[in-house]
Amino acid sequence: MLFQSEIEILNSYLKKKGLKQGKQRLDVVTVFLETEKHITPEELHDIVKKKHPNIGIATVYRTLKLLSDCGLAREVVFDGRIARYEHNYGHDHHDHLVCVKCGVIKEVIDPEIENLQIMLAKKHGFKITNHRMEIYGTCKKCGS
Amino acid sequence: MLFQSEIEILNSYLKKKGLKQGKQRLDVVTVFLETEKHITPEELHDIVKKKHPNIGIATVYRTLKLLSDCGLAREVVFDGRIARYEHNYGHDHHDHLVCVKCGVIKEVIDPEIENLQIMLAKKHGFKITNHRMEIYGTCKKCGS
DNA sequence: TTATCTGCAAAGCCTTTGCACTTAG
DNA sequence: CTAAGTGCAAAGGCTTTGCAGATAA
Repeated sequence: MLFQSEIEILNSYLKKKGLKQGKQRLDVVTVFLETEKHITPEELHDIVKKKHPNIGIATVYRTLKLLSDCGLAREVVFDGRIARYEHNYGHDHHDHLVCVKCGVIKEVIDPEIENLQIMLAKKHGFKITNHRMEIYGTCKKCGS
Repeated sequence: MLFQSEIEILNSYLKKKGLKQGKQRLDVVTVFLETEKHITPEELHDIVKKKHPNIGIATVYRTLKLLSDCGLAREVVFDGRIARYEHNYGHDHHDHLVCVKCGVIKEVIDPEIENLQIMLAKKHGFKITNHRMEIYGTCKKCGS
């Protein structure tokens, strides 16, 4: 079965919290894990509706919340105010390169920048817990 | 008069667009420029209300929009979904160090990181238009 | 059986908009 | 005088919540 380990993580989280495994919830989780990253709750809802026409968007929101709580999803808010989620189990920390024309999002990582961020924080007496970095511009295809 | 140059920028923008200078709007602008950075529309509204008990929050939103359009304010959305604004005329580009305990926000800049961001984008075929970087952690006062 | 899960609709937040009145130019 | 500004309340998006019926353990 696909996503064996992710499902196990979810299940052990559910057990720990005394929660149950609903059928719809599992479908939302599966679609979420199958799908390209950075999806909005509404987009996810639309996809799941193809299999479960009756599924409510509330279930999608509740499931995404659950996935965030157990560490399988991460909320990323790009410019604007709509939340997008990416599944991050098995993915290392990364930052985002966002094309402002076509909307493509590339995940990138630069160890040197990461290191400098730590130094910068330290210089100001901060102890880092996490950070976010997004670079906006035009991708190669969209030119300047 | 304080904020002479900012007011001039605003006025020339208004003239260019054929807009007028309302009294309330000017008060919102003045308070905004006087105030510590990273204020929410609601906080700004509360302060302005002390002088103009009748001012509507709609005017505050409209004024902030106007300030953003003419480049005097910048919207920054930290974790969560409430917009905060900072006035940025005469301020160089900077990033943010946010204390997750006491909420203090420090503006920082690291030329080396800036440079690496450009290189990183270039490596992926992106031409940068802008970027945002926020580092979350605990400040010196709040310890670890 | 019993607490959780779900869909639905209602409620909540923050933000924007329509309207009638006021005011700047 | 005329178009823009303002306050108010209503409307709009996105997200959360309350509730009653369905379902997992």
